[in-house]
Amino acid sequence: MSIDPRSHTPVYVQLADLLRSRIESGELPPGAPLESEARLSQEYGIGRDAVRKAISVLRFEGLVTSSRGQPTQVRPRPERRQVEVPRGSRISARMPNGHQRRQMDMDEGIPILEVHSPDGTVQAFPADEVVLTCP
Amino acid sequence: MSIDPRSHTPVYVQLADLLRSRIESGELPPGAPLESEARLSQEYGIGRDAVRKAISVLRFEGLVTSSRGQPTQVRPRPERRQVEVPRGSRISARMPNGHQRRQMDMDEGIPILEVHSPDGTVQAFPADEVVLTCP
DNA sequence: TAGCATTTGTCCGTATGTATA
DNA sequence: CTATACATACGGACAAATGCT
Repeated sequence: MSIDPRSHTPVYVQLADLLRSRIESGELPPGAPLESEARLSQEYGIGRDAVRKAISVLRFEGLVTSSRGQPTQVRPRPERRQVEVPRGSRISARMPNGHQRRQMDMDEGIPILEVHSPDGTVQAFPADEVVLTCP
Repeated sequence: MSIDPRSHTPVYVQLADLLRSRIESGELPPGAPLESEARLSQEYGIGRDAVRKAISVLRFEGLVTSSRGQPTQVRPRPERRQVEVPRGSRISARMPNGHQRRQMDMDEGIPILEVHSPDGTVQAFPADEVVLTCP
């Protein structure tokens, strides 16, 4: 498996596809560290910019997390608890903005599930923590 | 409203916050073009990289769309149609991966709403096009 | 405790490609 | 054809957080 710099599909997309398939196949299980950016850059003969962009793509898909001083790792998936919504609820999803995301201490790439109850109350859940059930 | 390069909050976050507030306040309505990257770079005395990163943040929040040759614009919000889900459905949300997103021709920053019906069928909707209703 | 190496984050500069008007 | 605008890709430099010695 390699990367073709002359392809019409951008280098960073090729690398993102490559890493994603490794994650989804289970070769890189949840919690496993990715190779460092410098290592990937060297290994595939591409710039660090392309590597960072590829990893950024995966972050915004919710597949990996990265923070300073630590290797980027495959995102552990939390257990999803079931939440029963009232009859007549309206349910929507959207991405949180920066403020909301930092306030709720959420990773990038995780949507918010919003439940509007008939009584007017609104509840918001990080989408990776819940499954809504319709009674 | 200005940007402080010596602040501990990154320049691109400051610019993203600034532009986001202009969008959410309605000063930049849906469909309106943002200033060009070069213009923003010059106007706030920051690098083009920081400008691009700020705009990328807003793209992944679903607030703007950008494509080659055209100014980045505030994302027009489509009408949300109501979809009634069967009783006993389980509802979850997640970000699409690159393949799915391109196949469904979705913008970046738009989650997918998944409805698992009791009969085993699964339906997926771009989250900005629908509101689910629980009967 | 202090120091060091590693890793990711931020920022800038330059160049080239590609779509649009 | 030209000018504008965004996309991709490379390079370098320094900052900040982490873990280990």
